[in-house]
Amino acid sequence: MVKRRSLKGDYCPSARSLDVIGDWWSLLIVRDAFDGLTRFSEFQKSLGIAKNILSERLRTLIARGILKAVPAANGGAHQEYHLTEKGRDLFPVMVALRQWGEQYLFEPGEKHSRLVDRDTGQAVRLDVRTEDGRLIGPDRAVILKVADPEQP
Amino acid sequence: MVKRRSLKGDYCPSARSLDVIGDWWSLLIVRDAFDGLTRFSEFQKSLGIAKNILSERLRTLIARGILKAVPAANGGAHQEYHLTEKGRDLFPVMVALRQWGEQYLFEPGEKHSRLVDRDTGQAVRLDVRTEDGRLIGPDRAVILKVADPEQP
DNA sequence: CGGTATCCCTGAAGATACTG
DNA sequence: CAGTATCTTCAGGGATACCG
Repeated sequence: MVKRRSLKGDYCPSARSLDVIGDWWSLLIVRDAFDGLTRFSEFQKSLGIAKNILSERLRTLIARGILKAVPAANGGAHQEYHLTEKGRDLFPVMVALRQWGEQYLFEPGEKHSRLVDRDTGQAVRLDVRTEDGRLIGPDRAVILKVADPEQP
Repeated sequence: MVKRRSLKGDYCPSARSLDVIGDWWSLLIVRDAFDGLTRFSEFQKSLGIAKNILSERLRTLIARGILKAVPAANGGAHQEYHLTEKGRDLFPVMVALRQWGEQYLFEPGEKHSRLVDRDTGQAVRLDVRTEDGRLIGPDRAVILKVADPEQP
């Protein structure tokens, strides 16, 4: 999917983001990249994805500037796939998804992985705030439409 | 998509979230709901989605507890679709997507909609922090794997 | 190991017509 | 207006075989 009508022209940044990373596999690959995976086989094993699909997804993610291919760190012959800065900046998206999932998609006693500060072990959280730091909910936010200068 | 292998069993909350809302249309519908849309025709017009597809998506979102169908507010005969609390809690996800899109998917001068505090007009931001409020980046976070008590 | 090249198949989405 | 019912299309993805 993600194809039938590109949202490139949409003025809503969320829609454009979904256009770029809103497909099934891409975000899972990114998640694994955050998780430290770098090699083709690692992704494949982790995701259980067909090789041709993985190959194409990696290519797309590179084309979109989210991953970059780099030579093996240890001098090996293989490629490695690393997040670019653009890719790393998806961190809040991943954390937001994680946080929501933790809250709603696990049974009370059910175990799940946790995201913590590697230095202090503290849980990691994410909140929406105004510029001066006040917490804000959806009811207090409003979308400011921007008129299209091109359109009549 | 979203089907071939359900990630229900995955211990990664992000993966489960993607399993539930990671499909193309669902998040766009949720976005529109945040945007204040409530009626079938409003969603259809906004998204340009086929009616049968919209119908099915709304049903799925209701089944998943993200939307709820309520009688028309003004006493009209039609249905309205409102976000549940679970749905509203997707707010950080939407803001995170928006923020990333704003940063990377628009040309320098290109206009886009903005999310602001409705009272003060201040821009809305989102950051990942530790519990005691320190900003944290992907390099400082680590995923704590949780062993499966069921699995040998 | 790290892919590319094919073939096939399913199911999600579109179009359209119809109903209360 | 707010859907449901069908039919059809098509591309994303799985499987497999092959290659440097």
